Amino acid sequence: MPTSAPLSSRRTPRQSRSAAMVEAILTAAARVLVQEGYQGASTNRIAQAAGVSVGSLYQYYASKDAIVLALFERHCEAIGRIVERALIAETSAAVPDLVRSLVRGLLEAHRENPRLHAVLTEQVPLIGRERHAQMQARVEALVRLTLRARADELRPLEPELAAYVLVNAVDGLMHRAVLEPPPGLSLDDIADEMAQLVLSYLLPPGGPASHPPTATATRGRRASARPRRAPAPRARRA
Amino acid sequence: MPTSAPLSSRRTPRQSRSAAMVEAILTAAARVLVQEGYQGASTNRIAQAAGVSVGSLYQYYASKDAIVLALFERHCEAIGRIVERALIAETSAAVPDLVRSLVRGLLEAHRENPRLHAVLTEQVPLIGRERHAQMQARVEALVRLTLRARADELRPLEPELAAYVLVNAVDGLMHRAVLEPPPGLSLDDIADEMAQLVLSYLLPPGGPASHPPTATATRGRRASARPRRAPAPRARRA
Amino acid sequence: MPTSAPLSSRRTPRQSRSAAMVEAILTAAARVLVQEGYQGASTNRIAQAAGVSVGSLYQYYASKDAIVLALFERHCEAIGRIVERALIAETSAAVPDLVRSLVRGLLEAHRENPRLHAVLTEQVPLIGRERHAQMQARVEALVRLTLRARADELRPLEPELAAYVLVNAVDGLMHRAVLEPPPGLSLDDIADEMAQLVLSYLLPPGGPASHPPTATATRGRRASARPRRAPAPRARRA
Amino acid sequence: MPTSAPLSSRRTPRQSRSAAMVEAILTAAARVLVQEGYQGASTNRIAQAAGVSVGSLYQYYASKDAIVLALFERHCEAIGRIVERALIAETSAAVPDLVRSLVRGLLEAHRENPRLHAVLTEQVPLIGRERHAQMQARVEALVRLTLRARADELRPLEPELAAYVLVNAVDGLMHRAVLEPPPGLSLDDIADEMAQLVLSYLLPPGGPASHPPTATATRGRRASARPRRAPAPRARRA
DNA sequence: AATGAATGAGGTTTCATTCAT
DNA sequence: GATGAATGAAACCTCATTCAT
Repeated sequence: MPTSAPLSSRRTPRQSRSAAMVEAILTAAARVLVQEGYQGASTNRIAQAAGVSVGSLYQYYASKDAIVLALFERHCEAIGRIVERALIAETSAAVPDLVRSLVRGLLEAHRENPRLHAVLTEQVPLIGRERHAQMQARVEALVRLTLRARADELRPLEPELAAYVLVNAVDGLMHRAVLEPPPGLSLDDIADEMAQLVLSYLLPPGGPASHPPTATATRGRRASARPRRAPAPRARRA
Repeated sequence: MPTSAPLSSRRTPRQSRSAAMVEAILTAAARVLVQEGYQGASTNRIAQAAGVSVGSLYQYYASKDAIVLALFERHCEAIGRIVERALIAETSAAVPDLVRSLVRGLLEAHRENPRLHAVLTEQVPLIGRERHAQMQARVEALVRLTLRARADELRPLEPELAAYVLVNAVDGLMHRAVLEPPPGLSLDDIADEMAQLVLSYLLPPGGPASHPPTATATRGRRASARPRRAPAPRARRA
Repeated sequence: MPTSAPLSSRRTPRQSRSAAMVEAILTAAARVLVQEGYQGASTNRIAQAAGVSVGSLYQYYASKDAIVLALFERHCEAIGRIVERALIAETSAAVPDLVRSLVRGLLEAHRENPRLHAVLTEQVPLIGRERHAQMQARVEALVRLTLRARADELRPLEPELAAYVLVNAVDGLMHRAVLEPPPGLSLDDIADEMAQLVLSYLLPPGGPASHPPTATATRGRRASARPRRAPAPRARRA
Repeated sequence: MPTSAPLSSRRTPRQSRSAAMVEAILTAAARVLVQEGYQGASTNRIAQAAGVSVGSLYQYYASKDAIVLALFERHCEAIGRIVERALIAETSAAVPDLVRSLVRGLLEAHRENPRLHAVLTEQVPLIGRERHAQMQARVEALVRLTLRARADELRPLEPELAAYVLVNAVDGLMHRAVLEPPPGLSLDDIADEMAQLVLSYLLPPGGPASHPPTATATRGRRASARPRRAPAPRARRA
């Protein structure tokens, strides 16, 4: 680990060949990171996995961390798009639908390659922290805005605190769920329960009944009618 | 990184000198890990910080990761103790107090040395995953038991799902909170809000009023009575 | 060539084994430098030539340049000793003898391993420049002192200028002579002629007869009586 | 440093475009060598500085060292021209004037770009040694011829030895003077003193008075009347 | 002819681990 | 038991050179 090195990519891919190379490098890097972890992912191994020479790799990325950061950036962008779509585009939806839509979107985003995501967020803290914090801040800001905009549909709360708690609780739960999927539970169930957690927290106590998931949002065995916040008083196991 | 190596400690300390050595090594390792991160923490540096030769270090721990794992083990035990104390010892407390007590206990446990904790959980996932999952499972089991035992005080819910969601949401939020403490918010505020999140989820909607924190559980400026789940309708910030 | 690195040696050899190692490394480094030049002398090659692992090499020297510098230091010290001995110890000698003694001493110092010396002074300019300049300055100062002390035996001159010119002229000539020994000329002849060059410059034109070399200072075939500043008018080669 | 490579230039520039390219490459190489040293001067950097692609560079020069050698060649030619002009063209001048003219010419030649010159002679010894020796030989031959031709104006001496000593003493002193200009001394002073050194050595002891520098050549504090090879008319030794 | 992306051997340095003392 | 010098695999990165375009 000789020295520190710049983190920006070196050559902006303008030609199709370059673009293909960048793509190959990032794809291979993702694969190697998933298989070997951050430490095991050497630049030589990544280059080899990409079918490329180390030299070429270094023509596009100035250091190992620059590659990891590029992957991380992609991930942040994906997450950002999902959150924005859910919170901005669906402005008109009812709060419960909005929350469910958001949680499911995040779940999809994390489900794609959870191991990579884990390596990126866990093993590269010093590099990606700042970028990650920035993304977190953006998401939190959007959630805060939404909490304020929909204040009349919610119980009284402090937007800053609530946004912080919600975003991080969901994020933490999400990561664990996709990384070490719990034995007897499906991810979709967990997503719904997360939505439930959020809604219990947000909605006024006796308030507007938490709508059941709308038909279009419903799928899987979830739909099969486990009553939530249950009218049926005897829904309990054992 | 010459070869792979076993992870168990080699010599169980029976004599006081050995025990002191083990202690010195672990303490030094914690210090070095916090200061230098996982990669920067070389065995030589740890040995030096412990005032011990590398050779001696290797008589007690078979590899670098064995040391890290031992630290991790300590952390797991500490967390376990806290959870057990809160959930078992306070069997008779009201649910809201129990939850608050648990959340605060966890916060204390994580607050002590968050940077070490972060290094342990983030940078050593491949090593500690299993152990961590095991601890999680135990905590979840305890929470599940409690949910069942107190079912009559709670809204209807599925104990497996609820325990999973709660444990992981709280854990994720906790980690983030101690590691990157949010600018305008105090950790105690966050702990209270976490408790609120959990209670909103657990308690029946219109149900038994969420008691304010009892006097003994109250401390710090938190106690100054920001009413939660507020009767006062204008508790909101600008 | 990853990065810059410290130049000081790391472990002062206190034990005999360490001392032997340092010696082995320096000796090997000298050999490799001579054979391969500065660029070709890789740390791995040096270590191999020393019969030592790279790791060991780096326990004693923090970088490649630290090794080169250590060799350079040795050379400077050797030269310094010679000059001091000639200029200080022989204070009482007649100027011509003093000059001859000095020139011959320097010749011996450079003759030992001229190729190494060349690599050290020529190929490592950025590293050794300062140290070399410092040594040069010391030698010049001594020469200057001597010029002043013996002013009555010399022609009128400016000590600064004269010391500078003499030291550097002799140094340059010396280097070339040992590095690319001229085809038909012996080093001893050249040394004598260098002394002659210096003396012609220093002594008053008609002044005190330039003594022939004293018996003790005379050796080799030089002594065999090629008359200098020759009365014999036909002393010329073909 | 993949492989060894030939040193000769590949394409003799016959067309003006080629000539311009060669010129651009050499100029850029000189600039880069001066700024970055031999090691830092990569072919890619040189090509870039020349506004040319690496590929083109390699069409004209077969290797990095071929470029350096070409620059070296230019330097040798420049020096050669100066020496020839001074020694051949000024055949009729008096010896002291001739010597001064030569020394000053060499000084000019070296003064122009001493840093480049230093890099060329110091850092590339393995490559340029032979060529340099060849140039030295030519200069020495010219000096030898002159010594013989002017034997009647000089003290008795051996032309081979004298030429060798003079050429190398002056060369060594010259290099040092332009590279690390001495603090309190001007280059012109040094040049004059070098001439003095040479003349003291060459001229017969009591012989024809060494003319003081002509008025036009005089400047600086030198002029302030240090008596040169002084008033004493009977200046002979032995 | 010109280009510059691609190559990959090789350089310097680190550090987990061993073992002679 | 303790020590710490020695080890050497392997990491990151550079750059002289080639060759498809």
